[in-house]
Amino acid sequence: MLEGIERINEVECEVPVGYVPGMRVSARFFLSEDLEESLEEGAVHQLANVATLPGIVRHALAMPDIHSGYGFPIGGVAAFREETGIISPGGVGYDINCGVRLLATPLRVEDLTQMRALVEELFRTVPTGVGAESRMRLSAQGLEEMLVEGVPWAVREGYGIEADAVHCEENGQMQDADAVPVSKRARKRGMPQAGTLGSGNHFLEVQVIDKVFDPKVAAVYGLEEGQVCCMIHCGSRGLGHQVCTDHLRVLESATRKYEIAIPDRQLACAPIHSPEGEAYFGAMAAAANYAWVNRQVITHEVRKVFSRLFGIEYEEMPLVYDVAHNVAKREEHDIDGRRETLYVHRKGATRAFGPGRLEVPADYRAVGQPVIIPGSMGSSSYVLHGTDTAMERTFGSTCHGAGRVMSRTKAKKSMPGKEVREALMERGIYVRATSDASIAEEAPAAYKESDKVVDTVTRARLSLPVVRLRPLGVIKG
DNA sequence: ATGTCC
Repeated sequence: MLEGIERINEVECEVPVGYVPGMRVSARFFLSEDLEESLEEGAVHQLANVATLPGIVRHALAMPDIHSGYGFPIGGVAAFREETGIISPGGVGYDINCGVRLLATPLRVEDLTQMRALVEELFRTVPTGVGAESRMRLSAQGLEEMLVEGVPWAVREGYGIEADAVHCEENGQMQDADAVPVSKRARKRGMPQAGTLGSGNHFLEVQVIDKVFDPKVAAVYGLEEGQVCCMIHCGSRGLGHQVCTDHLRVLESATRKYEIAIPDRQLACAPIHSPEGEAYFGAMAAAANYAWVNRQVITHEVRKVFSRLFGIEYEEMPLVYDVAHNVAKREEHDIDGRRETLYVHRKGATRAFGPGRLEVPADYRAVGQPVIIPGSMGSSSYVLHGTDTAMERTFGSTCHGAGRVMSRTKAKKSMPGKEVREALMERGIYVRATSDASIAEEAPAAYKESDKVVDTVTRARLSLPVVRLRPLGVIKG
C-alpha cells in the first residue's frame, strides 16, 4: 500500500487526516489487495483533497474503481451537510448523469440466430459517435419541458410507457431541475442530440444472462438464466458537458467570493444554498433529466427494432432499472442516530439503496434497488442489489464499473482496433463501431477487470450480486 | 466524457 495509507481490512483502506493539509475528516476507499497495483497516487491525493471541503460528513469515500478525474477522483462519493456544506461540479463530472439501464426481453439466447443483422439494424437506428444527431425533431419548448420533467415528459410524448419512469432513479425526474440556469449554448448543443449514444465507453449491448447468483432477487427483477437483455450506457451529451463548463467558471469566482479555501482549483464549489450553488444544482438536475430522456428515447428505438425483427410487443421489453453514475442528490441519511439532509455527490459511483427505502420502486423495495454495473467492451456486466451495509457505510453507494487503467492514446498505440474486433469476434461477440480506432481505445486491456471491482464491493457488502451478463453484440461510438 | 481548442 502507498506510504501514509493504512489498510483497515482486506477490502478497505484509510487515508488519515494530515495526508494533505486541511483535511476535516479522514478519507476511506474500498480496494482489495489484488487491485492495489492499479491504485494511482494522484487519485488518492484527490480523494484526500475532497476531505478538506466544508461540511463534509464522515469521510471522503471512494469505490474500488477509483481513478484520477477532474478535481474529485472518479469512483468518489462525498456527502455534505445542507447548512454548512458545498456543491461542486468536480464532484459530479462533465458527463452529468452518465448512467446505465437494462432492458429485459422475452427472448432466449437460442432465439438470436442472426446476431449480425440485429446489431447492424441497431447501429443504423441509434445515432452513434461524437457529434451524432438525432432524427427526433425537438422544439425549444419541448427541450424546456424535457429538462424540467424528465422521463414522464418522454412517456407523454410517446417514447415509453408509464412503468419506465417508475424504474428510473428519481422516477427519471429530478425535483430540483431548473432550466433557467441552462445556458443558450447548452440548449443549442442539446437540441439535436436527444436519443443519441455518443462515444468513448458509451455503448448499447445485446447480452445474455449467463449466471444467476441470487435466484430470488433475480425473479423479483424479472431476470433468469439464458434470457437476452439489452444494456444502454450513455449520458447527457453536449448539453451536460456545457452545463458543467458554464457553471465551473461561475463557481471558480464563487469559491473566492465565499472565501472557501480549496487545495486545487478544480474543486471549485459554492455553499449549497448560495445563488451560485443553487443555479448549478438546478442546471445539473436539468441535465440529469436530459440524460434520462436520452436513454429513454434510445430505449424506444431499441424496442421498435426488436419488435420488427422478432415480432415481440413493446411491453414485452420492460425496463428493469436505470441508474445514474455522475450526479449530486439531496438525500436523507441517518448520521449518528439523527436523520439529516445531505447533498451526496457520486462521481463514477452508483446509488445502492437497501431494502425498505421509499426511493426504491415498490416492486423492488423488499430486496433493495438494482445496481447495474457495465463491463468494459467484451467483458461481463453485473446486476447487484443495494444493501443496509451501503446505507450505513457509504451513504447508500457502490462502484460504477471497470475503471480505465490505460489512456486512450496509449490504448490506440498498443493494439490495432481491427485486431481487437477480430479477437472479440472469435469469442462470439460481434462489435459494430464508427471506427476501428474507437474500438482500440476501448479494448478490454485498457480497463481494470470488472470482476475484481465487483468482488471488492461484494466482500464489503456494499452491494450483492444478482446476475452476470455476457455480451453478444456491441454498438459503440 | 466532449462540436476531443472559442
